[in-house]
Parts: sequence; structure tokens; C-alpha cells
Amino acid sequence: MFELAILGLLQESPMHGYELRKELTAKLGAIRAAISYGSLYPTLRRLQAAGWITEAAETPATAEEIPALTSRRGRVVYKITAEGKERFAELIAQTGPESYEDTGFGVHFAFFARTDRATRLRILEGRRRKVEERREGLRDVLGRAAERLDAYTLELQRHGLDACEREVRWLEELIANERSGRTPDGSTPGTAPGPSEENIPPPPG
Amino acid sequence: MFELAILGLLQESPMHGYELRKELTAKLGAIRAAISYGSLYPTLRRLQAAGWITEAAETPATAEEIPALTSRRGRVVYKITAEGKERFAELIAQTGPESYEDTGFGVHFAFFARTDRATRLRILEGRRRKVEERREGLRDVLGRAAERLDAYTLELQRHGLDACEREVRWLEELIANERSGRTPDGSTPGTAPGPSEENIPPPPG
DNA sequence: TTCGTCATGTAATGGGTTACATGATTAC
DNA sequence: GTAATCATGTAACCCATTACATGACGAA
Repeated sequence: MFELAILGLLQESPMHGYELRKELTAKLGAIRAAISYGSLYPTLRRLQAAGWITEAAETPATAEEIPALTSRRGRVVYKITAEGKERFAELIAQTGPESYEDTGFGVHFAFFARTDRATRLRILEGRRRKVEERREGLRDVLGRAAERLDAYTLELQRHGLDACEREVRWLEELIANERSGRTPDGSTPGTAPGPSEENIPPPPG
Repeated sequence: MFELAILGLLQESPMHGYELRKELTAKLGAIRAAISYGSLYPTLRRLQAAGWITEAAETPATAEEIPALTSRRGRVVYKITAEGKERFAELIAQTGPESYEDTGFGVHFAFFARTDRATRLRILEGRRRKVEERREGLRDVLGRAAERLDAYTLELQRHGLDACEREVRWLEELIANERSGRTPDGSTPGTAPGPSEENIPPPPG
């Protein structure tokens, strides 16, 4: 999951590990807690070994500018490679059960701006189905086994059911927007007035 | 986490693994997916080795009743031991960072009926603080870095923020109820008209 | 000079999953 | 007799965490 997120972020601009973690935390803050360093650095190694990222020069500007910065030999800036971009495209387009799970869905969604509309729809619909299933399970329990459960367990189920219903409505809206070629903020991206069929171009970085 | 849940469920009645999984799925359906067998059975082994659960006779009724049932030698029914009950009490009362996390909080909450009020309040308040922190993080990002993020990432953050705000309100209500000695359904348990100070007795099982 | 934060890393561990393998019982 | 579900289990793996260790840099 982090593999996907790291490749996605490095596509915006080269970064070193520490910085990457901050960006990751901001981008995925709604989904899960920050990645730990004990996970981040080994993952970077793995991605580098696979050839998907490479070390970049710390200062792309003329080396003479600020010698003090060059002496910070600890920092390793990574940038994505062509193979890395391919890998990202592969990962982001591949939809299956785990892209409908809480975390998997969230990470995919966070990179929807780099995903084509067909994939976005597939993921949103898969997620909706998954949440609907959970919702039905909760309704079942609340309907049939309610008297067997204590007040706290019931309250937990009710709260969970509410969250499911809300998410389904949210997903419905997003799906409707996608179908009519709108982005979540209601705008129609691109220069042409028609709906965008493919990727939204990445923001200037 | 499952250790706690298994001990809690076996306190209601003896069960075999398969049954336990079903109950676990129903009880924790609002929190997470079902436990896998590859996780459940080894855990039962571990709990048994620790002396917290033991194998119980399949048919506590007179053995002559239905011989066919006795021949089902595959099924292993477990029941909790005195040490197991102690262990459960220890686990359920121990509050720390992980009892405020999504899953940890959910499991603790699911067994609030077996928790004393002081612990319930500690957990609810710890959880509230945690969710408030996440909420602030999201507000920060939405306030300060909004223009750097694409429409989808923003939408994700907004949805996450909304969920946080909702949960905080929910927790506030629950905390207020606890303080005034009410259970989540608004009733005041116990025979005496005053608020309950300690455990709510387990439901008849 | 000391504290906070930036910055990178390793080793041990943990808590789970998937895939596989087996077989009994029940319903059609 | 055969399909579904009940029921138990193992082995391999995976993804991540915690705890630890190190050290530079800037500000007070």
C-alpha cells in the first residue's frame, strides 16, 4: 500500500525519506496513521533495488551555490524512474478486493487524480458494494439478534451502520459525478467544455 | 486484540472455534472483518497453553441423550477458566494508546458491559482526544495546504473530517451518559434508582 | 551547551492473512 | 451421490510496528 503511495508522491517531485513521510502523513491523514521509519526506509530500499526509484542529486542547482547544503551527506533524495512510473500505473489500475478495503480504497482514492475515469468508477463501485454488504450485515444483526446483545454492543452497531449509510451516500454522489464527467468539487476539468474521458493532468509541481 | 474478544465471548458461554468466529463476526462487525481460521485456531491453542481456556465436554447434558452428537469428535468446545477471567479483567481495564485506536477502541467498547464505569470513561475520553487530534490535523491540511492538493485528495480529507466531527459528537454524548449514570439506550440499569457505580451485570446467557 | 527537530537506519517481533489440506454432517 | 456448510488445522508469508542506535543542525 505504501509502495503505491510513495511512487505516487515521488511522481510529483523528488524527495528524501523524512520529507516523504510528512507528505504521506498529510495526504493519507484521513485514512491511517503515519508510516513508521522502520517501515519507510526499508521500503525505499526495496523500491530502489527494484529499479523503480533512484537517488537524485541533493541540489539540482549549480553545485557551488551553497556548499553547506552539500555537506549534509545524510540526506538521500529519491526520484521516480520510468519503470517506477509504469509500476505505479500498474498498481493504481489494478482493482481487486483489497482496493475496496478501508485502507486500500483510501490510498487508491488519494491518487484518483492520476487515475483514468474507468478505473475510478470501478473502484468507487467496488467500494460501494463492499460497504453495502457490511451495512446489510449490521442491519441483520440489529434486526434479528438485537435482544441478545447488550446496550453498548448495540450502540456500536448503530454507529457503524450510520457510518456505512453515510459512506454509501457519499459514494453515490461521487459515482454520479464521475458519470457526468465532473471532479468532486463540481468543476469540469480540461480546456474543452466536454467531460474529461481520461486522466486529469497532475498539478504543477 | 482477538485474545480479549475471545475471552470476553467465552465468558458468556462455552463455544467451539467455528461458533466463536460467527459470534466474533457479529459482535465486531462494525469494527473489522471476520477473524481468519488461520488466526483463530492458533490463538485458541495459545490461550489454552496459557491456562486461560480449557476444553469442555461437548454435551454437558447426560451423555446418553444423543449418542450421535458425541461421535462428532472433530468439535472442540472451549470454556474460560478462573485465570482466564482474571486475564480478561486485566486486559479490559488496561488503557493505553492502543485502546484509543480504531480497532482497539472498538473491541474495548464492544465489551463495555463488562467494564467498570471509570474505565469506560477513561477509554471514551482517550478516544475522544485521539479523534480530536486527527480532526485538527485534517483541518490544518484543509486550511493551509488546500491549494496544493487535487480535488480528490481534498474530498477525501473533507469526508474524513466529517467522520471525525461526527465521532467526537457521538463520544461526547456517550461521555455525558456515563457521567449521569445512564447506559447508551438512556436507561438506568440496576434495581436502585441511583446511578450505577460499577459493572453492569452480564446478560443472562 | 543543551534542546528540539531533522534525518537515517537496523533487529526483533508481532499480529495477522492466504492458501492449502482434510474430513464429517446435512440437505437435496 | 453430490453439493453446501460445518469444522479444524498447518505452513508460508506479509506488512508493518516498536525499540533501539546514531548523528547533524539550528536556536535558545
